[in-house]
Amino acid sequence: MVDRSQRATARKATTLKQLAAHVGVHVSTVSRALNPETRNLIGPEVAKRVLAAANELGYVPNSMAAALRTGQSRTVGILIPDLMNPVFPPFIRGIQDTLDGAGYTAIIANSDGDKDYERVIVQKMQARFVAGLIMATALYRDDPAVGECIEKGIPVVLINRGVDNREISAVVSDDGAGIAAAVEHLVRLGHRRIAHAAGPPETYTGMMRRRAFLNAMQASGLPADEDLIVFASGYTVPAGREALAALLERGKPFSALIAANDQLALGALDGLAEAGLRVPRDVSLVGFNDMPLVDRIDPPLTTLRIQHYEMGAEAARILLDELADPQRDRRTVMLEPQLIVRGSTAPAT
Amino acid sequence: MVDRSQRATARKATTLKQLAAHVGVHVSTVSRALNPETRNLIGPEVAKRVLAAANELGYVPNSMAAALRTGQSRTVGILIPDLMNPVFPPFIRGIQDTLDGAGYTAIIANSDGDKDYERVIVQKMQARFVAGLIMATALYRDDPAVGECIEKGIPVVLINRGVDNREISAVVSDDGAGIAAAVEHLVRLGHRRIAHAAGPPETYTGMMRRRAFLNAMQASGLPADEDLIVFASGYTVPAGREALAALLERGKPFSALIAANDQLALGALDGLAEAGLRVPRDVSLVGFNDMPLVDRIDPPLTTLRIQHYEMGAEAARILLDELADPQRDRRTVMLEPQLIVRGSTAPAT
DNA sequence: TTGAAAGCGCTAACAG
DNA sequence: CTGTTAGCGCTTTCAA
Repeated sequence: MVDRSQRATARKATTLKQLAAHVGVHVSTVSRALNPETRNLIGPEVAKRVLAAANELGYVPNSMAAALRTGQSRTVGILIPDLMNPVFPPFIRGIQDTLDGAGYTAIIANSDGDKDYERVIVQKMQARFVAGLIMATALYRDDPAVGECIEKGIPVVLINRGVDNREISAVVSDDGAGIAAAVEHLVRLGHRRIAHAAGPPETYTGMMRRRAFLNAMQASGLPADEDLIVFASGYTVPAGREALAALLERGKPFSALIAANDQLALGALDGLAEAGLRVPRDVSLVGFNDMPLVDRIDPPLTTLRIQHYEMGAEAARILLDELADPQRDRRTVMLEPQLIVRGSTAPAT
Repeated sequence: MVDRSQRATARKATTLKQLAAHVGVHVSTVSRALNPETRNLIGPEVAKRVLAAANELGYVPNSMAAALRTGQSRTVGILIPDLMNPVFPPFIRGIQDTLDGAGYTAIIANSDGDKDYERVIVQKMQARFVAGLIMATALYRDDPAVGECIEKGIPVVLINRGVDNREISAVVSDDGAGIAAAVEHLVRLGHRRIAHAAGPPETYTGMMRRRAFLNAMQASGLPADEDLIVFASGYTVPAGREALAALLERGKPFSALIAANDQLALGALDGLAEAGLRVPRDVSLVGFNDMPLVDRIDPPLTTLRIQHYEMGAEAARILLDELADPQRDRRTVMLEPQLIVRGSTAPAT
């Protein structure tokens, strides 16, 4: 008889009920024995027998059932624009590693930068009972998906993007400090006409870094000439090349260029080469992000290293805190980027 | 009254029951009306009213409840060694995009190459009712986690790793064809003493590519000298450098090196530079994977491009097929890599 | 300390 | 065509 029931359960997962039958107690007893928080309500011998049986039968609790019952899924959603962009995997690892420690699981979704699809994703996540959301969609500044979450009372933490109101926590890199370090580095090398390839104006990082650039120039006593700022149409290599072409077309001379991210810097590198300008001899170039392998390209890219992994971990920590105490104050944490000086910057001639 | 109930449900998600009350029909009617497959059982006017109400109240089905009821979660697990390795994101995108189309969601977990942890992950996945698993852990050839899945009847598709028995489907790159193309390319350039930096012997790709190398050398009528094969201790840049050092120490001359992946090639590049050897002047170098930016390093790396995204998509398709029909025959699909000739290979001197 | 019973939200027989 | 009913696996009151 025991044999039969055991064989019958070989294919499907063992349930609490089966466990209870095996041990000869009621399901609720088993439930309590298995939960460390309620185990003290149970007789020690019984508890021991239950644990042993659970181990023997390879019992794995059905988390969907538990979630349905308690309304808590121990799942959090991660929203990113594109997993293939090397910036995001470290974020995700940082999040996952932190979440794992707290018994949470992450569900990752790509929005491809599509606002509408982002909303669909948020709905799907909601259907999966996500306890909270981490949005690394460093994209559009006004975002209906975020509003929807606030409305529905789903805790959200933003990465690499702040938000106008204070209803939401965020983890961002200190663009002001980063860009300032880059400008200072260039100024020290003797550059005075510094250009900026900014990210798209509708993106958070685009605007932040552009403003940081303006501030830093001013602080260095240099002319913050709007003519030396071009907006890229996206955060891609082709967009960088196009931006550079537009910049050159204006005919304003410059000896250094700070790009809003590494991909734009790469595109600018291509554009400069096409125009017959050498980096760093004719133009010094600074990127942002320190993507893998930019230290090995020709020339090695001077760039700002963001603490991607740490930002992800911090975002997860904040979310976990807010999950534990929803009344907790929202926080915005800023992590400072580090200027990595390599071969793409040189003294002005 | 309506106002109040609406407000009351503003925070929590709308349920079927509420929807039913709103429309004035029974829950099961609503359920049927919402499910396209059973909608035809419902009066068209009623169906329309239900759909309208669902839309109005922003109804999102609770997938946990549905999963609990049906035993089908529409979730599949993806197991990878490390998300930060740029090889994996394209796999994942390919999988996700394909799965999305079929209404499935993916849960991604990193194993960090730890066999034991891999088993834990599989258990957690099982607890989340995953319908199937895609394992891209291109690692150890014998793998208890895989056995566990077979035993439990969870469909599994392997990526970048075959398995000895035919109980499991797999999507792999055609290492034989890829390495053969590389060898042929080098031979055509006049190389005769070609070395190979193999992956760790306990990895599937390590062994496959090594064997492919031996075969290709033989087919080209070249000496397949075991002394010209070194095993790396991992698939990392430092491991590549160490492997190269070990190779040089043997004192056997070689004019070309095929690395089992790009990271090893990068490490070898470093090692060669340290030894005062120039690529490609003194040694030609071929990688495997065509990682982002290896086309922009110095020298641009000749390598084998794997159809990562397509492999992921194919794996998902196979899994979907097997989910629909568990009796379906297992398949192993091979996708051919493409040799991308760049600056790291040159005629033998 | 343990058992009984209810119910989370949904689906799927079975009736009508 | 629609309603009734039961139950997926689990947690959690309420009793005993």
